[in-house]
Amino acid sequence: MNSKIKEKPKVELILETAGEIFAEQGYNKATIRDICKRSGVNLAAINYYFGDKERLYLAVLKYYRELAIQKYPLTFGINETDTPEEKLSNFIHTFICRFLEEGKTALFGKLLAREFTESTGALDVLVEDFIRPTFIKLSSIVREIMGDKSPDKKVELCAMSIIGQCLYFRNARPVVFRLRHKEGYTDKDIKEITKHIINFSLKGLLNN
Amino acid sequence: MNSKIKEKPKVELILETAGEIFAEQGYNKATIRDICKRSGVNLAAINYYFGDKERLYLAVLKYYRELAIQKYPLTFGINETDTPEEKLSNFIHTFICRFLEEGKTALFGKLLAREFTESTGALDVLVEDFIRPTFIKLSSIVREIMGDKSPDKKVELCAMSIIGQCLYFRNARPVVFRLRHKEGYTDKDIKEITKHIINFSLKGLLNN
DNA sequence: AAAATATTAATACAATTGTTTCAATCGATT
DNA sequence: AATCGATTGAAACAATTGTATTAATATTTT
Repeated sequence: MNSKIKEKPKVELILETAGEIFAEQGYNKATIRDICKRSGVNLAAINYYFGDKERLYLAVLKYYRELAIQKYPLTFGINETDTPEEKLSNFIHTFICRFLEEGKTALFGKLLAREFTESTGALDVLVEDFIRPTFIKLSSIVREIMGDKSPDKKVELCAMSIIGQCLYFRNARPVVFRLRHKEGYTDKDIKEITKHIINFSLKGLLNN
Repeated sequence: MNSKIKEKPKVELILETAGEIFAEQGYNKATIRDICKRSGVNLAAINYYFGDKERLYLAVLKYYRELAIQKYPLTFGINETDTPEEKLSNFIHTFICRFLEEGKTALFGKLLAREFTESTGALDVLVEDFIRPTFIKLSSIVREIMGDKSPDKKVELCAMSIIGQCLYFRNARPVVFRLRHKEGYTDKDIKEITKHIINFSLKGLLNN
């Protein structure tokens, strides 16, 4: 243990590792023993620093949320001067980057995406703090594109169509990779997917 | 135990109950004890009739697959004389009914939908036996609509956009229900969703 | 009816996993 | 350096859960 290199505080170390494992395996499959082993800390550290698994998970969400907000401001890269179509493009682009890219900053998105299909007790809060605001943001863009005459229900369904497409590539990876006979997404894949969803959705929103 | 009423064979009883529980909870969360309790059989019955949990699950898939094929022929309600647009409508309609409706016949679809996001060891077979054929079927319809000049990759992405929309309403129910402040889908909801996805997708497929 | 076979029931076993305990050790403060 | 609180380590506990065992009972066959 050379301490010339300033070591990362243990709490932070655990949070980072735990985040990776929760994102990889999901809340239930992730085991505390796994997290401790990969972090190189003792089993009791979880109890000591966080109390229990659930509070560890909540702390992980909080920790990575901060990282995410830092990198991806709440604006979704949207300028009010953009055209509605540009706004939608930026929204989709940011949304996908938030959970399809590699690296720590995408981890919160991955955790959030998991909650869509394997919810934990944290879902209620996550919906109100993140998912609903995001959904409202998207809906407002959709409304700009579709016009004021479109009924709310239609706007809502369109927003869900867009979210549904994006989440598919994240959450259905086991199937997508088999269908494509290819594991993982390259940066090029992500670009193509993003471009496609933007295109497909912009057309889907057309009134006629 | 009055035997005037002809009792259902025990194997079948277990398969039906197990299917419900696997669909509700997923393979991992579903416990053999739960299945036995709800079936009214002893714990050892699983070992006796099926060997272990995994083989029980495979038997359940096989059992409900038969029911599903009976109700929903492989054609997806598609006539070769239909226009491409009609074919897509029928495909989406059938696809959604297969896992959003209530009742035993939709159970195979629910199990299949689960495999997209929480795969088991059965996924490889399911992909080759069901998911890929379905995907190819959909792709051929999409190609008819988009025309021969569209690159395969584009057709593939469009097919995934359609599947992604459909699966969202199944797999992201926890979030959808919270966003809508309303638990469950009524028949009217399902109709509206279906109609919307058909509309949205037909426009998304337009060339321009 | 007797014997052989199939099925059921209760229980035990083993592995996993979240949690707790408590003594040992480390590190800062005095 | 001594003391005191913070931290760590190893082990144990308790609950869950898939699986196996074995004796009892029911059913079928001879």
